Amino acid sequence: MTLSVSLENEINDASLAEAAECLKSLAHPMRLKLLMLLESNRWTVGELAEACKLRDNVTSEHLRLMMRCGFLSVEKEGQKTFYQISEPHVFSILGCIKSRFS
Amino acid sequence: MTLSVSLENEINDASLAEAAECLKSLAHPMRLKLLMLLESNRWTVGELAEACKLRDNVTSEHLRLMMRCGFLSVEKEGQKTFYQISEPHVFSILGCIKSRFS
DNA sequence: AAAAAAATTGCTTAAATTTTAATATCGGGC
DNA sequence: GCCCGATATTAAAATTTAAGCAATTTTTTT
Repeated sequence: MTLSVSLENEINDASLAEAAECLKSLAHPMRLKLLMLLESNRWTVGELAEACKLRDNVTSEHLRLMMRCGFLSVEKEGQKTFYQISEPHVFSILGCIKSRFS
Repeated sequence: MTLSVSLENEINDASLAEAAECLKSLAHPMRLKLLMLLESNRWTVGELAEACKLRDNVTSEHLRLMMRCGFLSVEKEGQKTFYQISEPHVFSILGCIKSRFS
C-alpha cells in the first residue's frame, strides 16, 4: 500500500517530457521578464517589445512559445492582440522564482 | 510611492539571467526524474544511473549541471558520492510541477 | 597495483536563438 | 471600394548553445 501510494505520486515519462518542455519555455531571461510584466496586466506585442527593448518579431516568437504550452492566451481587439497569463500555475512558479532570486 | 514599491518587487537583469540559467537546468526530463528520486533520499551517481537507465557519465553530467546552480550538494563517503537536494526552493518548484502535470 | 566509482574531455549531432526579410490583418481616410 | 500606416506573424539563413556518446582520467579503497 505504501508503495502503491508512492507510485501514484510519481509522474510518468510523457508528463516529465511535457513538464520539461514547459520549463524550457520559462528558462529564458526575456521570457521571464515578459511573464513578470504580464503578471499584473494584459499587454500587446508592441508594448512588451518596447518595454523589453526587443524587436517585435522576437517578442512575438517568445510569446508563441509560451502560448504553445498553455501559459498565455490572447484577446484580439481590432489590430491589437492582447496577451495575458492564462495558467494559474505560472503565478506560483513566478512567485517561487522571485522568492529565490530577488 | 506606488511606483517605487512596484520597482522594488522587480527583479534585475542579472537575477533574471541567473534564474533562467537555473530553470534551464530543471528543464530536462531526466533531470526532473533525478530530482524526484532525490526528493526523498540521497543517492549515488551509480544508483541514479541504474534507476534511470542512464550511463554513469551522462548521469554525472546532469548532476553537475544541477550542482552548478546550487540545487544539489554532495557528501563523499569513501568511494561513494551521495547527492542530495540542498536548496529548499527545489522542493516547492517540484511540488508546483507535480500539481500541474500528474 | 588493481578495482570500483565518478568526473572530465573531445567530438558529433540536434535544438534554440537571432537576424533580416517577407507576409498577413485591421482600421481610417480619400 | 482601395490604399496606407500601424500591428503582428511567419520564413529562411546564420549563429550559438545544448545533448549524447565513447574514451580517458581521477579518486578512493582494498
